[in-house]
Amino acid sequence: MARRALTPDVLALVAERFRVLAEPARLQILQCLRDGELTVTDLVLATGLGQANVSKHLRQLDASGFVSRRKEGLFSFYILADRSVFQLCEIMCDRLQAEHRARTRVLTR
Amino acid sequence: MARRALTPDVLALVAERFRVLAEPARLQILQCLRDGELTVTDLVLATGLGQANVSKHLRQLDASGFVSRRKEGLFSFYILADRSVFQLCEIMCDRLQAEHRARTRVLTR
DNA sequence: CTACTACACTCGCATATGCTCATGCAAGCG
DNA sequence: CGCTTGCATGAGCATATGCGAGTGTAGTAG
Repeated sequence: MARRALTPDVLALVAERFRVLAEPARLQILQCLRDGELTVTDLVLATGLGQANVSKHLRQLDASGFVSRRKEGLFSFYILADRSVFQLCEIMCDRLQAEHRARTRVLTR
Repeated sequence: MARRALTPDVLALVAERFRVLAEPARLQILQCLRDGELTVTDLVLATGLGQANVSKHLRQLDASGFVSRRKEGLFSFYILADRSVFQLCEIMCDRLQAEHRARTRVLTR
């Protein structure tokens, strides 16, 4: 496997992206957008978060390239720009489940 | 593709794991551990970070299951406990490179 | 025993970040 | 024109977090 050059500068960029995903609210928004584009109001209703809050999370997700925006009249439609997010989440979930199974083996006797 | 149940509770756990990776110093430490186990002092020298700092990052990485510790005399040896970290980083790097190429296409004419 | 080493931990500071409240602003409607 | 709607943005607050300085502790050597 060809190893990529992971200089401190690159690591900083990667860490910055991970930080965007390190927030349940943003993961929740991405999850809502899994099946298609939604407006800000849709996302407010779907997530239960405040409007200003959702708007700011969307701004970050847009700046990081996870979603993209489409203005139409009064509405802002947001859509997933990169579905690799789900791949990342699945890897994390696999890790969590593996650890859970390991704990189960230790604790149940 | 079987979709996993991503309830808010699960998303919180996933976000918590992403947060551990959302720090250049910790990514740097993981990178150093790629080729084998190292002591805290090794990591301090390799990364240029302070000893207390490295120790605390290692504590977090250990608690999150990314590394594991082995005490031997005066030394604490740390080793990678899960190489899926590099898979995650590669996906992120692919994303970054794709975005860079897109910007290049737009900016160079 | 003392002295040293490798490491973990506590404290305090500086900064970052999520959240809410309020406001600004553009687009549509009367 | 004024009014409403959908959304973005700034101020302020509470909390979290990375960091360094200093201290504690277990193991080793003399």
